[in-house]
Amino acid sequence: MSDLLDRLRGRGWRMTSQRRVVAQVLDGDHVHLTADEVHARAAALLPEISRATVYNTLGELVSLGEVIEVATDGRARRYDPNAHHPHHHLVCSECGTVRDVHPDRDPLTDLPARERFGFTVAAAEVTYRGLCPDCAKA
Amino acid sequence: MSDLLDRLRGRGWRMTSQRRVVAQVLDGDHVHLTADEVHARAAALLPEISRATVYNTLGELVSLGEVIEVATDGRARRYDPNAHHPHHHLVCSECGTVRDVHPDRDPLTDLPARERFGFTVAAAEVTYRGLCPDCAKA
DNA sequence: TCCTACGATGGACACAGTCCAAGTCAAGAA
DNA sequence: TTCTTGACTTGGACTGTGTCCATCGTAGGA
Ligand SMILES: [Mn+2]
Ligand SMILES: [Mn+2]
Ligand SMILES: [Zn+2]
Ligand SMILES: [Zn+2]
Repeated sequence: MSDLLDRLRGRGWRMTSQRRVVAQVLDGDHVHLTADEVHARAAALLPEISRATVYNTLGELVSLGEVIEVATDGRARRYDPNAHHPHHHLVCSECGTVRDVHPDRDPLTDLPARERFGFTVAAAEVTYRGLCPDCAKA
Repeated sequence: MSDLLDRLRGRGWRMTSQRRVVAQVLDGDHVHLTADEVHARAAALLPEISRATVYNTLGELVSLGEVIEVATDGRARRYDPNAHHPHHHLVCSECGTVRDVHPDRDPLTDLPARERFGFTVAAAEVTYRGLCPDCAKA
């Protein structure tokens, strides 16, 4: 995903080795990592990268819309680089695995005006919960 | 909601003043309080109640299905006593206000089998996000 | 090559939640 | 009514997650 690096350069970002490494970790569209997981993988490539920098970079990527923040449980937020393809999430209640899913309908269209209470509703996130095949066996 | 107290007694709970006060705070169906907010309101009624007891009691109420845990953001979980009426949530992105909403369709029916990846899907939670009337003005 | 503003660093801090050993008390027994 | 006992409560220590800040380093333009 040097696409991402290009877009960041285009936005005037300084290209530091730390930012390159964080972008590299998020590469591949199917990860939903916590900040500490990102830090661990980044540190494998660039040992002295700090937690603060990982948090800073993730925060910047989120506000640029390049990464989505997902709160699937009350624990650590997860960072989702699949930001350019609208989707929802299926979470295993047992092991926490997260999968991208694409429901047939946009749930926004199913919230009638009388249920909006004067809000300007901008988005809807659906979290499906259940047991993944592995956890269902056990 | 002495209904709730009755049900708890029926389940063999010891009726302590702490549990009574937590139940009283959650009374009324339209609150979505954090644990610390519950603790603050409970302490107004019973000054020496501890945080640990509030957390214990909330956890017990959740596992009995009397209260629902809601994670609307990456911050503190909220506790929702409206557990016997299935519903979803509309959250103000600005001030965090939470309202109960009832969409026209159950989002579970819109997740086709090919999008379930072998999971046994048990539930779907929708979080609608937008600006509440007050925050939209400003 | 040099300058400097932007970014990185680590450590302190804040907040949400869990755990535990010790003390207390609700409720059944007598 | 009093006694007994194990369920419950308590405060504080501890963990995990995230933020902040003063200082240092360096990317990238002049
Ligand atoms: Mn995703
Ligand atoms: Mn609710
Ligand atoms: Zn699983
Ligand atoms: Zn608002």
